[in-house]
Amino acid sequence: MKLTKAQAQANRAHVVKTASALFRERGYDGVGVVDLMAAAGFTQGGFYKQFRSKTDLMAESAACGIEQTVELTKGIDLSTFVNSYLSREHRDNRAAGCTMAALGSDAARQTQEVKRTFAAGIESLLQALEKECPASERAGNNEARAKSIDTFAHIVGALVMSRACPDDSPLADEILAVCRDKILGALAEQEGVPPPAAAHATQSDVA
Amino acid sequence: MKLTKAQAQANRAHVVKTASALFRERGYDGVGVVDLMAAAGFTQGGFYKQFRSKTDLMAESAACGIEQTVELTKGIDLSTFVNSYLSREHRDNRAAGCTMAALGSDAARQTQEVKRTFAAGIESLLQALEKECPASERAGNNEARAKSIDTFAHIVGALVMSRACPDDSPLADEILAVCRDKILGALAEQEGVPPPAAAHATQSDVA
DNA sequence: ATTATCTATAGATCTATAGATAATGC
DNA sequence: ATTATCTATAGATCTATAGATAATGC
Repeated sequence: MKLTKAQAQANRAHVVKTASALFRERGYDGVGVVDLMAAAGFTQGGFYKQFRSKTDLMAESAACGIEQTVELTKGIDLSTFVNSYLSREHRDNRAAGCTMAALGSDAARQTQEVKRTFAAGIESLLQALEKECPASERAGNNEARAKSIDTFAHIVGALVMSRACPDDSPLADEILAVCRDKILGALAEQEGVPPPAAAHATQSDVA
Repeated sequence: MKLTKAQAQANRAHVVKTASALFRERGYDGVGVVDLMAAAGFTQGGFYKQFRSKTDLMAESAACGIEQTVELTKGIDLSTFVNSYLSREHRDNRAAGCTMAALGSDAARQTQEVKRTFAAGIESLLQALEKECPASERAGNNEARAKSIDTFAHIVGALVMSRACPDDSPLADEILAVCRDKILGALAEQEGVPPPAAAHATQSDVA
């Protein structure tokens, strides 16, 4: 039952990708090795030939998940990114969404190795975001980096809080709408453009 | 081995409080009923006479934990609250810190009952924060509420991200310092007071 | 011969229940 | 008699390992 080396490598990558989505949806402790391998189309036995431990996979899958978000930010401006990040679609689809929002609280309790992966992911994301900051802020004084850190923390917190509320809760939608308006308003103001019409988005504006 | 009703009620409350701290430190899945009862000074058998299930305790302990944060906000102004929330002390002491930052990502995966408790806790916290907003913003148009939501989401995200970084990581301190400066700067500006001297706090400023 | 994956299982959890014990409170 | 807590345990997990199977690749 041996496969080609290329196929084995592809299978391993498929397990990492599957794990990345499952962990985001159910948390690190909410996904067992048996579940995980079954979801990827394998049995549990092969797992420990592919990975040293479940913790090792957690680190690898976090890197894979964050990289997905990094790709999404490339080439779109900060306002567009914030707008889609703070959408109901994103909130209601953890498996395909931002790893930091889905597993941030969990990361704090993981091994240093996993945390190093998160830190590396954050750095990678910041570099992508900095490039989308207005040119005026990229003039040597690190303002673009500071603004990227600040904005990302802001949207992560808003998404985490919105997800902590019950499904169909008005508060969950209010959190998204308020933070989206505040952040986009501040961005527009900084760039000298008048802020968007709605000072307070209603719920229906969020979708 | 029966105790007085008053003692039994106090014991139950002690279990909730112990659980609230342990869950914040290790996550919901990181604390077993045996561990938990031992930490509170009991054996596991009594647990199911006090609580219907572990999930029930999760909801109760979340309410208890958030109420601790609500108490902390009362009577101090928003800047002071933000400053202590984004401190290293808070970051490095999850067990005694904010429940939303410690268990926010976990909450998204819990039952509706647990999420309702989180939503109620957020509402309670918002009411406390609104009272600390400048008077000019409490004039009927809900600006104080919007600002409270926005600021709280912002600091939660900053703390979650800082904690996801390795211990003693420069990035962990940078995230706290940058967000603290940005938020305090914006607050000071809104209130017409000149922002604090340091445009960029160095690491040593955070502690 | 090597190796990617499979089946089977050991050993350590974890939630929840059953029944015993001993002190309260009617 | 009631009940707050204890000891003991059932049954269902979950991580990790051992050894079998079957196809690659020297």
